[in-house]
Amino acid sequence: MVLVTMPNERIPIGRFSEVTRLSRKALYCYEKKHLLVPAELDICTGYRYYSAQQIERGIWIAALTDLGFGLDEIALLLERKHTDDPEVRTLLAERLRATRAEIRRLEMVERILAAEDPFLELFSMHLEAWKIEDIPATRALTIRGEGPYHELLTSLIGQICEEMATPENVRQGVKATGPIGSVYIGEDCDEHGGLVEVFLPISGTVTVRNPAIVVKIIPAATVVSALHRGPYHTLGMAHTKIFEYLQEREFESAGPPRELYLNDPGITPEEDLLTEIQYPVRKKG
Amino acid sequence: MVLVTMPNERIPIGRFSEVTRLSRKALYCYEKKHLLVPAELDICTGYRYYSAQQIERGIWIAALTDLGFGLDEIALLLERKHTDDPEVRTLLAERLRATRAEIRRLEMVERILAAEDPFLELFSMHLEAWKIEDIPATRALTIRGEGPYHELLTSLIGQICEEMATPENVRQGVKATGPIGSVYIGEDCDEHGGLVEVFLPISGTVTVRNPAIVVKIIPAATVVSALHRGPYHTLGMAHTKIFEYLQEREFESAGPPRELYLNDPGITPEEDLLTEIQYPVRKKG
DNA sequence: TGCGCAGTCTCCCCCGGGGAAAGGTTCGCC
DNA sequence: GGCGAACCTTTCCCCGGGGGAGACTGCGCA
Repeated sequence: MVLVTMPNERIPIGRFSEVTRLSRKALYCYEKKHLLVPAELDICTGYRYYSAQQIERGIWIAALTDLGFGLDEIALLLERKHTDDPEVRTLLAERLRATRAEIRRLEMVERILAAEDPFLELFSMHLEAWKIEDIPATRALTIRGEGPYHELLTSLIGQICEEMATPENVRQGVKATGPIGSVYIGEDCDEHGGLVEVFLPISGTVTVRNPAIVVKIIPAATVVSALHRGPYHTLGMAHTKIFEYLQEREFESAGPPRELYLNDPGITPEEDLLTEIQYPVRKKG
Repeated sequence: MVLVTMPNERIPIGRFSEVTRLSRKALYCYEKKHLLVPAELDICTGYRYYSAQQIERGIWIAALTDLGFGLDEIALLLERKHTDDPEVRTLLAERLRATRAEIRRLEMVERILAAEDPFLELFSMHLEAWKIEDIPATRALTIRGEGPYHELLTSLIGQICEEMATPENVRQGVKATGPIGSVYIGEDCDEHGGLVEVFLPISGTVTVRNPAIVVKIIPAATVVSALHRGPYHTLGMAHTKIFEYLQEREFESAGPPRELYLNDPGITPEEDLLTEIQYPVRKKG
């Protein structure tokens, strides 16, 4: 089919936008980034006109953005899409990977939203998510004791807080630089009791009166940390869960576990108490 | 467990960020929007300090943004999350719907990316996506004819283009305002031939020499439109596909189908030719 | 008391556009 | 030739932050 030249080579932006399904805003944006520059710019009115050949490029851009590529990636893909370039293949593979990861994430989101009490599900789910953290070395007041956890912790923490409140320390401006925590040192800690060290990170020149209290550097460590919410007597379950996680993964324990007590049990309802649980680890192999 | 007051109520932003898994940037942002304002702002250094109670709020925000809620929605949810508010339920339901839609979309994306030739899949998929459009009434040169499509269209289009090129029309500044198209008027159009009207939307005062050519207003219509790419002789398949789509959906045909020839077959390789296919429709019932 | 490092501050530009305002153009129609 | 509607232009602010620059602060240590 041979035609006399087609008379419609000046497509205004609105029409071009309809055909390619790209919004005007997107078109202005692509022009600024030199991804799709109108064939003609009427210099006196400022109107843009696209050519019929640009429609195909526009459709490619729309299709590739729908796949989730960034604009600079699209520029590269359009340039080399038929050259079997290794860079192109990498880009495709990476996008596929990212898409699958996102689908998996959204399926979890769907499960939570479809649950009977989404808020309940949500909060516990989010707390269970553990993270690897590097904890720097810290100077801290420490005190040890052995016995049933509940009374023991109450006593040790009380002694540390008293020490902080002595006139000398208040005058020196000694300050806590983190929450009170404890380390379960004993080999045979079970859920009822064992050997425990309570610590409170501090700054400043501290004077220690109580002979049981020692200023120490808590060594740096790489830990797997998780947050727990609820009464302290439910912490045992959380520990068990995390410990199981560790077994399945590529980590091995590198020291006794710690707990950080993030809020004050004196003023916080029991079920809202937050505790950070930390397991020092190193990678297997 | 009763404690002397815990000494760690001034949590700096970095530590707060680690515990809540919210980035600093996010925290600055939430502060600006009054979603999570630090408990204390040291007026002389500008340092922010969060309180232990704010950790829980932070974790809620992190969890809800992961679900895909916007910050203003989160503000509302946090305020009323335990009141069994109808607005809250609506928000949850809408989020679930949107999440499922997104999963479905991403599954299509995955299918395309996992295909042997993603680019091939992609382009055809994107072209098949049809859209409903309102086409306004247009003034156009039109010419009718009957016979086998291939030669017929060539001839009719040729005549229209010639008419555009007459000295009178060039002098008057008559311009095409859209691409050449055709309407398949005949009841018994099959893929080989039938009664066809070719049209070219124009602007300006036109003088018609050729008696076969008539200036007409093509009436406005609501159409289902799809784009086709490839040689003109493959258009038949595309028509069949669209027609089947229409049958399945809530539309009924409201007039003869049209085609718009978006690029010039004289200068475009056959396999790159783009044709917009339009089926006038109205909703059933 | 000063040094050095880590933590923090504000400011500005980036992503990929969406929405709205205020003003100039084009077109068909009278 | 004039008018209104539809179209086009630029500019600014919004989303929900990420990344980085350049300057200040806090803290432990000597």
